[in-house]
Amino acid sequence: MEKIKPEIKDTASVLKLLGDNTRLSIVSLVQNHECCVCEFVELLEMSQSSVSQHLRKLRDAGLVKEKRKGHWIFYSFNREHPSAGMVEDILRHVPDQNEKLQQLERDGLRINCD
Amino acid sequence: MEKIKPEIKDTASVLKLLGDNTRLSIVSLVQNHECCVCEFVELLEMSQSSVSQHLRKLRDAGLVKEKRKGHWIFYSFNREHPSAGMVEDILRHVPDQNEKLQQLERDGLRINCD
DNA sequence: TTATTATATAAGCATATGCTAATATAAAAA
DNA sequence: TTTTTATATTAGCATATGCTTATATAATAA
Repeated sequence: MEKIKPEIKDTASVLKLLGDNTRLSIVSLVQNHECCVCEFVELLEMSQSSVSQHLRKLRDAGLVKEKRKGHWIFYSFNREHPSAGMVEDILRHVPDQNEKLQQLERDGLRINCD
Repeated sequence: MEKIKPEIKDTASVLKLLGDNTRLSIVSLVQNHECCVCEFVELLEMSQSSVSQHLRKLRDAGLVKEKRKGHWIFYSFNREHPSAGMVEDILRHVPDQNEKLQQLERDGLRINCD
């Protein structure tokens, strides 16, 4: 639990963002892995534009961070967000989204540019 | 944690419902108290119609139960809902909404028809 | 019965949302 | 430089959302 609880309206805003299947999936994925946009496009079977627009909302709210590496922009969960603890609590109730990610890995389709 | 985690899209639906300040406040209130519609109207300073429409959404989703007592219909949290555990986890991150309820109590405005 | 009270429902409307299609930008490769 | 690749942004549109106003329903009181 955070030392200071965010105001209820701020919490409602976070829940609203998570109340979309695509965004909840994205947040679930980035909780454990850095992912780039093209991976979300693969995993979620959505258009690049649509994924980018969802990512922008998450970034604007501060729930995810981005980091450029060459061509790719990697997104990760922002554990500094005032509601990060709540989001983690929520994600414990969400089925593991890593299976498809591991499939990508097996297929050699994961991006890795360290 | 529930034995079986709901599908991610069902979880997203619940979060979407909670992603509204009015509904999140209602769920926070009914977690600990049975409340009737007129109490929500007082506490949330919203129209009866609007409150009723939010309550209907919560009831349709099974998150709250209703029970008629004479004139009044009392709403309470449905702890049998597949996502009840998650909702309780979320509410731990929400500031206590009972203060205003206690004010109503002091003012003798709470409904009690047992 | 009629009137009152608490609540629900329906219609209408302004705004928000999420998608697609098209275009822009930024980094790397040729 | 030009081209390619990954991503972002914009515009347009159909649908969803949440409110208000008006009306309906259900239980009780007169």
